[in-house]
Amino acid sequence: MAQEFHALNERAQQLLKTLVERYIADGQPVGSRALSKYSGLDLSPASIRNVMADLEDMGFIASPHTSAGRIPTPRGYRFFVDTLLTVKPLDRIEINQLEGQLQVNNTQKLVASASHLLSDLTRFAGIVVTPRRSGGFRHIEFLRLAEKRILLILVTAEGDVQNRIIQTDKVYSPSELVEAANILNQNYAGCSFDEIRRRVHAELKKVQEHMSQLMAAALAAGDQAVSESAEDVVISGEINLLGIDDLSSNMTKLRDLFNLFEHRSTLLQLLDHSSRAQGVQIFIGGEAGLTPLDECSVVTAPYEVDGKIVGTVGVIGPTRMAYERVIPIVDITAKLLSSALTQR
Amino acid sequence: MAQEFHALNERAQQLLKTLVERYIADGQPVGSRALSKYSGLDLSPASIRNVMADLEDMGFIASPHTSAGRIPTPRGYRFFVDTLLTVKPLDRIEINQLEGQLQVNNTQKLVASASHLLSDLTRFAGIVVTPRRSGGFRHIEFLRLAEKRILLILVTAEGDVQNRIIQTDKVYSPSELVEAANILNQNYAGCSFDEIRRRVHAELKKVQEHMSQLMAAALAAGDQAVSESAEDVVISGEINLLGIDDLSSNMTKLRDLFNLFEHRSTLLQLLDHSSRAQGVQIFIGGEAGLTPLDECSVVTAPYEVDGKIVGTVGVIGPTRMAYERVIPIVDITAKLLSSALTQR
DNA sequence: ATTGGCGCTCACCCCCAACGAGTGCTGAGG
DNA sequence: CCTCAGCACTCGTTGGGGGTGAGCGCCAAT
Repeated sequence: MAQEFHALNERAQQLLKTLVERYIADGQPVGSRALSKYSGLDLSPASIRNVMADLEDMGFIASPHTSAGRIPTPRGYRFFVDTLLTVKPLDRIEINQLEGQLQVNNTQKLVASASHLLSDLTRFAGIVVTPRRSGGFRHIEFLRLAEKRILLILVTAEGDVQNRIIQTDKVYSPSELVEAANILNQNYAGCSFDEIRRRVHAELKKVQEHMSQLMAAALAAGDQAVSESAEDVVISGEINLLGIDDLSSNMTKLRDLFNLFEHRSTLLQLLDHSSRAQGVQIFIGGEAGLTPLDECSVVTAPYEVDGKIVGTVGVIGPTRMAYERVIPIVDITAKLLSSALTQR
Repeated sequence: MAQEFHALNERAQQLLKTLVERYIADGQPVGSRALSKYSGLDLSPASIRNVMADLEDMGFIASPHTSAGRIPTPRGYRFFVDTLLTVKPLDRIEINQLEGQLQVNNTQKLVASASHLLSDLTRFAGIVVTPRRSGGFRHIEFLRLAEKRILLILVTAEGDVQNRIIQTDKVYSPSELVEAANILNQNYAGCSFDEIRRRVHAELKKVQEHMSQLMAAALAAGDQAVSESAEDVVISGEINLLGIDDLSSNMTKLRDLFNLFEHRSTLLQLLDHSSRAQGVQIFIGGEAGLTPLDECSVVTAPYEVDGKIVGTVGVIGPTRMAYERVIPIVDITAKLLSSALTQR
């Protein structure tokens, strides 16, 4: 008893492992009899009960009430995923299939399809944080829609397109618009809008008054357009979570969870954690500090462009999820997304 | 008894009206006592029971079980909204507030904010069918991202922007791209892609082989891009429906409902009905033929650009909803959206 | 035609007893 | 010292049974 105060001996680990596995499979508290049958250890229930009592003392498992089996605590899950879990990576064929599912038309579609991929494969909710933008632009264009309505088209350094309608005070001719766009494209492509603003102010004092007015409007619209869509979270397959009985028992909890999905910013904070580290990360239960996630786990992995982490993909599901399946899926999706984005 | 075989006399109508109103307010079956108190008719419960029996025979109301009050049947709701309901339009101040909520940056944002508006105001799910596009384009542009990766930017006749990455076999120089775009912009702006394809084929036999290859790719990408996003449904506030006890009692029904939301095409069919008629339309319960909508009603209204109907806005909520509130909201939203879109 | 009265039907609630799964403990045996 | 069969105990779950109350249909009286 004294020797297993800190560490878990072989047997305890094995029992904890099968307990978690069985609980994940059935959703029912696991009793000593069941463990005796499935652990492969050839121990009687009575002996197992002793070990279970120890595991309970150490906070790895708990019983929902006096006479039920045990279920893993968050700490039990944590130990399970950290040291007991063995994931088998997907094989090449599966990966190739997945790769085909990604729509590479443009960044928005790519991100959306990655999110769908995650939710379809795991049957939970898929989340993708859209790639961070550098803030510069590659190309800019003005198009006259009506006398005082100008469509601003902006291609970011990453190659995706923003657009926005600008209302002007003055009527600009098409050639003025072309000229303005040319000035910006030729001199300032690649710069951030802040920088442009400063330099335009300094260098182009001579530029016609009305032009600089247009430019100011364009720059304002420009960095609003960029910052607005700076980092967003795309969620899909929330519906899958409705079917999970662990979650939908508490109707109020379910509502809280869905509310969380609407407050993207809160979610973003959590996901940003993930983008500070390499590889798959797992948040179990309320570990993230978000109470609505009480019965949930979040499995995330960062993805990169040209070796730099620019966003995060992940899955939100019940804590009682098949981690050995979800983890490689998240991992692969992050890698596929990285390579799809790096190609541009 | 014989005289009220077809039509409902004054009294029956009044009773049906208050019954529906009370049921909408409370969600409880309404008994004869309650009606006697609230109908304003000064009749005893016993008399009212007679009328209720008639209403039940005619299929306007039903009792969930022997000894409960009555609740409206779909037919009862139908009669209620068609002839008994009095809606009070929103006043000017409210309308102006709403108008401020619409984001007129670009079409996507506009549609999204309209959908949010609907769900926020009604506390149900808001839906908007994105405006039909005419199929032509206003402006086209090629931008070189990498040697064989070209970004196609396409401004539709309606002034919104599509984009898509094209993989080419050959390497095109920037000037070739500009030339190709010029040809298309100057000669074919406003035409459908089908038409362009035909005319390019006929008129530009002489055009350099490699150029027509690029063009073919562009045209293919173009009408795919247009048709792909041809008509889509934007839904928001589905979460609100989780709180509705009428719906969330049956977990499976709720799931079916949310599945319906994912199958946009099915929903689209229903909503297309609406865009054949002027003004607010109401689908009660399964009237639309969609079983998942059993306990739901859909309130829709078409919106227009330059006098032509191009899409539909609406609300999905429980059949037991406050129609007199929802109807004007949907109506106004359609009108606001129409005017916001017509300005461009 | 209206209405008070009466008997009737159910859904709902609460209580209780039976059941069963699983535990903790103990004492015997390797 | 570990293992394990046996046993008493706990407690959630299930199902039955009586009481309650809301509301109805019918009928006879007004």
